[in-house]
Amino acid sequence: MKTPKPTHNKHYTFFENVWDVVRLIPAGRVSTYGAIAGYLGARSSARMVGWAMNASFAIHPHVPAQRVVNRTGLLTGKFHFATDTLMQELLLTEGVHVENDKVVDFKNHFWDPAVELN
DNA sequence: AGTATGACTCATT
DNA sequence: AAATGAGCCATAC
Repeated sequence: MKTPKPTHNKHYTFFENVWDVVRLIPAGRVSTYGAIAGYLGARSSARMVGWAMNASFAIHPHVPAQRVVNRTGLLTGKFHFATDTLMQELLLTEGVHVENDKVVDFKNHFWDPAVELN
């Protein structure tokens, strides 16, 4: 994302909240755009979580964007990584297997912030 | 300034 | 079961 300006702090705060949640996803687990949006009280703003991920490559500390997939476990964001296989490779490194761009046994790897965080 | 386009999801055909 | 429409709202042009 562009450098945020003081007058544009609203969405930037939302992005930061997204990044904070994503950083809490343990290695070996995955979450979804919708679950994160819902946890932040913006249930219908899943697309904005995608935007936050798009912007997350440039920020520090690191955001494990590979751990966010869509609600079916599909790696919809893979083309935004440096290479079209990087997302899958990162997940595999963490023990999450991917076949046909989908997380294998997604249900058992799903990490829901609304459940895991209290 | 207005339209189009998504790293989405859900309800409705 | 698959397709469609709608809500979402920051960016891009």
